[in-house]
Amino acid sequence: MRNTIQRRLILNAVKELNVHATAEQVYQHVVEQHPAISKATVYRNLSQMAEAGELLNIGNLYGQTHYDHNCHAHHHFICERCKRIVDVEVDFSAVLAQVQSIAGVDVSNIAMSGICSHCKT
Amino acid sequence: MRNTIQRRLILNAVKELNVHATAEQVYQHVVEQHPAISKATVYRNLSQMAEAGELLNIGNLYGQTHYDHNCHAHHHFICERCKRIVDVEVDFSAVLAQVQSIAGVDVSNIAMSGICSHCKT
DNA sequence: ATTTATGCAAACTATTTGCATTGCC
DNA sequence: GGCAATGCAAATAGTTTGCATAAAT
Repeated sequence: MRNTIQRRLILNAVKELNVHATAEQVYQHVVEQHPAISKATVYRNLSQMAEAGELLNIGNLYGQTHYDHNCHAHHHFICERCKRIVDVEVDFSAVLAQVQSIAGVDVSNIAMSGICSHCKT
Repeated sequence: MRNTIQRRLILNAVKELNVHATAEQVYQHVVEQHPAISKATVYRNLSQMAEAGELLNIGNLYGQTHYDHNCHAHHHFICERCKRIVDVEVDFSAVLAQVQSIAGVDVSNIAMSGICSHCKT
């Protein structure tokens, strides 16, 4: 994995955006500083870096894959109405132990959805 | 919402498939009994029925939207390796109360991911 | 008779891939 | 210099939409 300008800009964009960015958002941000960049490079680098553990792929939500620069274990919530993504820093280990013993699966990520405080009127 | 043959066949396919079917799987199943059906009809009906509460949209996982005929509150797990989807009939209400008080959001669905028992060697 | 749902084809969105070229190491 | 990464364009996958026709109420 070579240390290219593009890779640095992309990683930096995910950090600066700080909103669980999509490839499109990262591209829009990076293209300002480096107009020649191609979307393919953004897609390729985002998945590589997620694979390598430099970024966290938080899954495909409403059609787009989102990335998080915060790699330490935490979970996410997405509002079904406004699509806002919120970090959930709550400890799930007790329930997950139950899930493990009942369903026999090791959970590493949790994506919750529902209605956020702004949207429930 | 009219009671067409197509709609009946589609609802029935989701029940019979019983594997958190995708639009494609439903289409493949229905086209056997009704060769003239179009994919657009499958997509339209699945989303309408999910909207109406006759089916549950369990979200887009690895690029495809999955539907569940089991509408009663339960959660899901998907294996990151084999993409198998498992029902999780564990009560999350205690943690979700915490999530509500800390993050201020009402969770109605939980999609977990990790490694299933078949895949962890 | 009215009006919604269907089938088809084309459009669209997010993402991936092939390939010649560029530029890190 | 060699090989991995880039940019571009074309391809792909999943899904949606416009419109004329068919079928349900």
